[in-house]
Amino acid sequence: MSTAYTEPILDWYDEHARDLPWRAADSTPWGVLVSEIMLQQTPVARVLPVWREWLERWPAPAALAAEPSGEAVRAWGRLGYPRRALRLHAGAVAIVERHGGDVPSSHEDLLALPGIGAYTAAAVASFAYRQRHAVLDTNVRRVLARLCSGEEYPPKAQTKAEVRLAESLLPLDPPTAARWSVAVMELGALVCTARTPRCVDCPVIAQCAWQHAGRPAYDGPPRRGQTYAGTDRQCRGRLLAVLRDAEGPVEKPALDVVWSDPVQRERALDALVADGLVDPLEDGRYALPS
DNA sequence: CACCCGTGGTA
DNA sequence: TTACCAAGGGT
Repeated sequence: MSTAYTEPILDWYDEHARDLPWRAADSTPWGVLVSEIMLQQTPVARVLPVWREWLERWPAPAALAAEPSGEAVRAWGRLGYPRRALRLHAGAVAIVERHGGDVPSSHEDLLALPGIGAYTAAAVASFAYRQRHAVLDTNVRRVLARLCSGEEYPPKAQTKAEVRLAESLLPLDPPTAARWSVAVMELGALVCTARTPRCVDCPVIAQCAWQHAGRPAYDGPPRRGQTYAGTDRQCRGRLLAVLRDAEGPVEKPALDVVWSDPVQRERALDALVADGLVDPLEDGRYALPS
């Protein structure tokens, strides 16, 4: 479908798109997949250096699959949500086993890989293989909420109506649809931002429902504010950082010193072991998984 | 479906 | 400074 939004946004993208390495002509589907996983809940600026190291070291899924999963966790560094590293490693193994080492191109096969949900499957199919899928991430949801629904923010949980709306806006030609999808995301990332949108630079300000409504403030339920200090997440992060920064296995006391509350510390350590992020050795020491 | 899962930059 | 936010996914 072609709408009044299509051309202005496509043209805007041609002129203002960031020069990101996973969008380069020599990028591969594997590079796109790695970028999408790393970018989940993580800003571009923090992803860039890690992505470069990762692709240099493991230029194809088979290279990563041949290494212990702990190496993926170590290379993940401080990107956060390290289970993503584990799943990316498991994904590489699955790609080798099920797809001969090539990142699959169908949405269904992508969705079956660990750590890949509806968004990431659509993103990889679109950006790596130029297919036509509704790519609905936080940026796109916000842009469509403002542009089409006249609201500052989308609902907390994604609705079917949002999916239908996104699908209805997709250009019919697959390569154009793929370009449209990145373009809307980019618009959300650079112009139609969450906090201080730069509406003066917006290519579709004339068509924006939120603008026409006088930019009413968000009136729904309060948007979550997650405290971090003192949580199990912070504790897990401290514990895993010890293992990441160590050459090999570490003694228990080396973990004990980074968190004072023993109950919480043990709970977090057990959870890390259960998640497969930490390997408790027979001799009582702890290591990244092999 | 609500909650859990890291980390650091910014207003 | 505190609070929000950043290309979500799994359970």
